[in-house]
Amino acid sequence: MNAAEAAPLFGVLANEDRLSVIRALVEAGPDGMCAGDIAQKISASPSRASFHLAALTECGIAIRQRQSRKLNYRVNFAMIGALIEFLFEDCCKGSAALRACCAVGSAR
Amino acid sequence: MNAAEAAPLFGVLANEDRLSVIRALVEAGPDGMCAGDIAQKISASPSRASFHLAALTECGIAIRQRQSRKLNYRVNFAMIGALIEFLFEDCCKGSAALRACCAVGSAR
DNA sequence: CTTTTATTTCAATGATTCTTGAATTAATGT
DNA sequence: ACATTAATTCAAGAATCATTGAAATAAAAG
Repeated sequence: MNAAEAAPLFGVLANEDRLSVIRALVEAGPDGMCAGDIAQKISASPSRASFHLAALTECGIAIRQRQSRKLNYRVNFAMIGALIEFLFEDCCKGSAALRACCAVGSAR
Repeated sequence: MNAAEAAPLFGVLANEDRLSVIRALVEAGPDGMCAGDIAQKISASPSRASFHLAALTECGIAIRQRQSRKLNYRVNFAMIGALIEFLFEDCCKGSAALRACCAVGSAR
């Protein structure tokens, strides 16, 4: 992951609806959720939810799979992990100052 | 940090120029850099650099301090740390699946 | 083969963000 | 005061993003 790849990923995270979707999918676990249930959970119209799900899927943060009539979505943790790693290790060079004030990665 | 606070922060990170600024400031260390040097380093016009520095400063990722004629900028690692923590712990609920594929925070 | 369910795609509109270059503010030195 | 240096702010335009509701696609059931 480099800055050119990371920037659009941050752009996808820069939306409360999409953060809510991620949260819902994380809570749903490996089985994921279908579009309709996600829309309900985040109180968005089907079309609006679909718009945000498309953004999440295109950038690889979510994975889509058809299950008969429904479209199932789940989180791709590898992508989120790569982004966190970029921010921590590349962008901030694994700075001691960052580790000092961020619990994540502090015990390494 | 909650989703409402995190979303605009991700928006600020969603730009290659601004990621370059952060990188430059991290490399510069605690002394920071002045606006002109940052503009040169990232090959941007003064006005363009200023625009991005304003975005970084307003959201708290960078800290600005006047030093006589120059304006000095440095990274606020606490803000970046809080954002990483939000993404890792809140948004992804410290998911084992995430820890399994993200070196940062894997040894906890 | 028509209907129902699930979801996406489309078009129009509004809102936000980015870039550029010119004008402005701020601090310092002559 | 005036000039110089450092940086920001402003205005205009282009580009991107988000929302809405209607229309289209996909799969399954009657």
